[in-house]
Amino acid sequence: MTPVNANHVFRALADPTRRAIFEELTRQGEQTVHALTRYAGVSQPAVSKHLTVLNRAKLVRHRREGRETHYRAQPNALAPMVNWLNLYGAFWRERFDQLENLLERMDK
Amino acid sequence: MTPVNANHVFRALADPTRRAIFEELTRQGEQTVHALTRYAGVSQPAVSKHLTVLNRAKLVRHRREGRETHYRAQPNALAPMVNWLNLYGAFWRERFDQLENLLERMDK
DNA sequence: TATAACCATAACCGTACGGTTATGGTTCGT
DNA sequence: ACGAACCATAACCGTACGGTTATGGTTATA
Repeated sequence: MTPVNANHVFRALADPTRRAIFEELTRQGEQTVHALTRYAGVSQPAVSKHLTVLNRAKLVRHRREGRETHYRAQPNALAPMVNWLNLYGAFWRERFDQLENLLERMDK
Repeated sequence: MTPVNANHVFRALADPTRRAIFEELTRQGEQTVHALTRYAGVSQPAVSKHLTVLNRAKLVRHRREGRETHYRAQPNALAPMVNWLNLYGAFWRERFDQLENLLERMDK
């Protein structure tokens, strides 16, 4: 059975813009809404609403500092999705994939 | 950058009914539309449409046999999602999770 | 052969979603 | 102190989505 919380995570990451924001936060670290707006290519209110959705899924945390709000990714909130994948078919496959990736990296 | 194909997978699994169908197919194996309809708790056309979406994402395959269509899960289609998780934050964490699960199972 | 079962598609409906502009509240810079 | 910058919320809009009933085509059954 899918955990209740997993629903928010799946829904939040279904939108490509939200995934892009999350990816950007993961790669570049903490970002202000303004910086994310320039990156996302949509309006600032749109970004704010996306961040609200990501926040509901606990995928981001925010820290207010003066007039700007800094957001950072919270990767451990992906756990429900990972657990779901472990249950439904991707358990061993992803282990092999990781091993492949790891070996490929160590090769270079 | 997220692969083009990943979009379909994320969108398809965003809906809880579709996840439930996929879970059912993974657990119980091949199922007819009729059986899935009884399980899903929605109308038969709704199930057919869900199966179409899952099919677009390559998450299921179908085999027609007489008047009934048998669907089965295609777990390797989860790969784009798994790869995305590997890239964005869940790489090491899931390794630990798997190890935990594995150890827990071996314990019993 | 007539009828029922199985499934997909069409047509339709309400609502949720992603986007926009407008606005207001804080906070920084001048 | 005043104007600008930053952000969130409100109000609104078009469309995509998940659901339904209706229907038709194919296949099994009586």
